[in-house]
Amino acid sequence: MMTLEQQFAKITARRVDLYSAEELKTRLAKSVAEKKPLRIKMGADPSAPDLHLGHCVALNKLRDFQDCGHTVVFIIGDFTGMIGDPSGKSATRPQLSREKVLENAKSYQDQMFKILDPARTEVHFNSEWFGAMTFDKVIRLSAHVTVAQLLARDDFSKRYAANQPISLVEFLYPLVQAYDSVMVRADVEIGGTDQLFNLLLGREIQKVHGQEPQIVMTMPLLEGLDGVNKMSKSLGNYIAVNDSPKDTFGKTMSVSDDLMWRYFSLVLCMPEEEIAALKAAVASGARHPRDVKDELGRRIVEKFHGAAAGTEASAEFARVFSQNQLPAEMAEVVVPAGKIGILTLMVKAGLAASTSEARRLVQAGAVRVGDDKVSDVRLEIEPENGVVIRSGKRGFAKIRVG
RNA sequence: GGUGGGGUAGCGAAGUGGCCAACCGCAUCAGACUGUAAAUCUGACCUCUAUGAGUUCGAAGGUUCGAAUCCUUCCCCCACCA
Repeated sequence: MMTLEQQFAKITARRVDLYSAEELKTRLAKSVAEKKPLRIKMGADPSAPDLHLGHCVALNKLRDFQDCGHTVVFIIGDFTGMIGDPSGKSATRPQLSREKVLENAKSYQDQMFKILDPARTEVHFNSEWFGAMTFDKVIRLSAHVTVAQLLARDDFSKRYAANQPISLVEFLYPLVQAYDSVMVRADVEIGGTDQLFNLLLGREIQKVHGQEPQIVMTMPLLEGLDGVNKMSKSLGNYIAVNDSPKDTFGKTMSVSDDLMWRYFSLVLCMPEEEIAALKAAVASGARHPRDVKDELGRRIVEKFHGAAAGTEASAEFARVFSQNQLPAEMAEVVVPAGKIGILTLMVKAGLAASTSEARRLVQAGAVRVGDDKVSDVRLEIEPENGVVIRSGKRGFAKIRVG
């Protein structure tokens, strides 16, 4: 059994904001005294079914709470998902059908239980309460928030100042999220730093409903593979939980040296002292950054795919990229016997999206048949069984004649 | 409802009758260098039966030898005023 101090330390590690430390201590003490786990809320939007490492930052935190005996209350925003959230730019998100939302939610749960303990997780759909909510209640709820309050939110004020559109729906979203907290009687809510406003509004709305306000904790936003923007699906700079071990490892290796420490901390939850020690080892030359990153990649793969997969992905990577050999497995493409143009062949093999692209790749010197570099776009070959077409560093296809 | 501004390739943004498949930036892809690092440099970046052809600049019509550029109608977006 952990002491209160230990719990507090574990629970607040890596966090950015915390409102407030005192409240959290008090409530933890109460929880211990009454032997009643705290309810830790987090919400998610089911519009995209893929979780990525960015989501794992908060999920890891939830897991910390579970390890201390608390209950995670996970809210799937199916109701809001069906309305279509226009957040961010003016592009309104497509509305999702009921079926699609459920399907996404299902896949979501499969992925999140790679980190969370299902025995200590409650899952709710917010359509449970919003589906039946009448409009007079909605209006009454909105009465608790002023436009000035909403405009205080960073991204709203920026967009307003820049004459960029803000949909009324977006204004309503924080309120919706806040009301979720009321409905599940959240003790703590976790989110990314960009969620701070919404989380804090939850406190206000809970007070209005006579509840003790939730404690709010935000987690850092993990930078994506580009090293600049936060990891997100729309920017394509992400490592998905469901990526293959090979991809997960490869993408990890493309993270910059400077950024990899964040991944150690936020994805693997490595304690700060250990990270500091690793950094020191790299700085002194005792360890090569590449090897440290290899370890990072291996451990991330292990987290989602098991120990064997990590070692294997690392070995495969070394084989293909360090030693420039062929991968152990590659896509097979069946082509009819006889002569075929190289461009056509590449498109058929999925190595290029169009013949124009295939042409460019050939002209750039990126294409090989077997070991021979192809430089003539009009080359016709008569492929042999098992010959490998390579396009760039990552494109491989094995040909089968048939 | 009124006034003004606007819709150009993944994004941002030039271009306002021929030199426009459309400057430039970002993103992306490839090559060099490497640790698939990062950074940097170079090239490419609508499609095709490919030194040519075909489709693009919100949509549809029209004027013209010729339109992303001019005209008409329509659709959509934004701000301000009410």
